[in-house]
Amino acid sequence: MTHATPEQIGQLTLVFERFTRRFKVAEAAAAAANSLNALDVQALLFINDNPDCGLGDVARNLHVALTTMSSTADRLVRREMITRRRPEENRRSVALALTSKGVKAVEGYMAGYYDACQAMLDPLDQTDRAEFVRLTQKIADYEY
Amino acid sequence: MTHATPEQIGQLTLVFERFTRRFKVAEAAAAAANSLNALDVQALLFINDNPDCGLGDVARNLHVALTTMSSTADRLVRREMITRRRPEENRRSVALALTSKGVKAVEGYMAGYYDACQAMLDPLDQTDRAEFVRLTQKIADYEY
DNA sequence: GCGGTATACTACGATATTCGGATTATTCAA
DNA sequence: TTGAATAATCCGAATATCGTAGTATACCGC
Repeated sequence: MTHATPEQIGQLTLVFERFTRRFKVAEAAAAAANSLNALDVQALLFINDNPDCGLGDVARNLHVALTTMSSTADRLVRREMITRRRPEENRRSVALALTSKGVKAVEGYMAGYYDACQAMLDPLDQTDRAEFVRLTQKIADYEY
Repeated sequence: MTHATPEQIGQLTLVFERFTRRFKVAEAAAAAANSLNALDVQALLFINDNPDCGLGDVARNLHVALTTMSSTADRLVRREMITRRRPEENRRSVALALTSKGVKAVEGYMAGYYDACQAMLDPLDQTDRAEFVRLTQKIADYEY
């Protein structure tokens, strides 16, 4: 199949640059509410998606040094948002998991996303909403 | 007009959480290429959208302390990506603008966004692409 | 026009974060 | 069993963020 026209892509780029900015605000608000920094939030989200992952997994995925992630984990453990477990099957590694407090933080974070998405759908009529959701699903499905 | 259904919003939330993660990677890559941190990049983008804005404008928009933005501006000036001008009409303030080097950095950053957007449009057929772009435009138009 | 207040930013010091290099502990493989 | 590879931690240096205090300029009521 042929690519989209440069004009289409350009238009989308401008719009999405705005969209992501809006999402960043939601992110910053949720982070501030828990007095977490941006990296901590990203780590929480990753651990939520990948329970019992190791520090290296998170560090590679978020493109930060392993030592940085170790510090981040220290912080999150201190704030009782995650647990560090030494699994019997590989005692070098750690298995990170969210505590109930961590789950709550992630929920608050997703709630901000939810609000931002609601605001996006508001200006559309019923037909366009269904269409927009359908298209985003189609894109998302394709990528995984 | 009535709101979208919770199910619609929920679906969109999940998808956009993925989308923004993809955009964050593009952002991080561009930032690393110029050895800038996340805040510096955000500031550059804001100044690009709002030429001759003041430090306070940027700080409020990005939700950081004014002093932090002052430091960021120091960095960006030192790297010759922006200029700090004292406008005659209000000599307390500063007017920030991108240098050609700053423009280039923003372009590199937007190029990452462009690629991400192209990847989003790829899985759609011609009709759906036009429709998707139309809907995102509609949402964006509504908000400003 | 004048004094007081508000605005816009900068200087500086305290605290926190990120990272690289060295180190420890565990697993794997020859 | 020894050596190499893996996973994480400890420590120190460089940097970033922020709050408080300070400086300069603009505005406003009189």
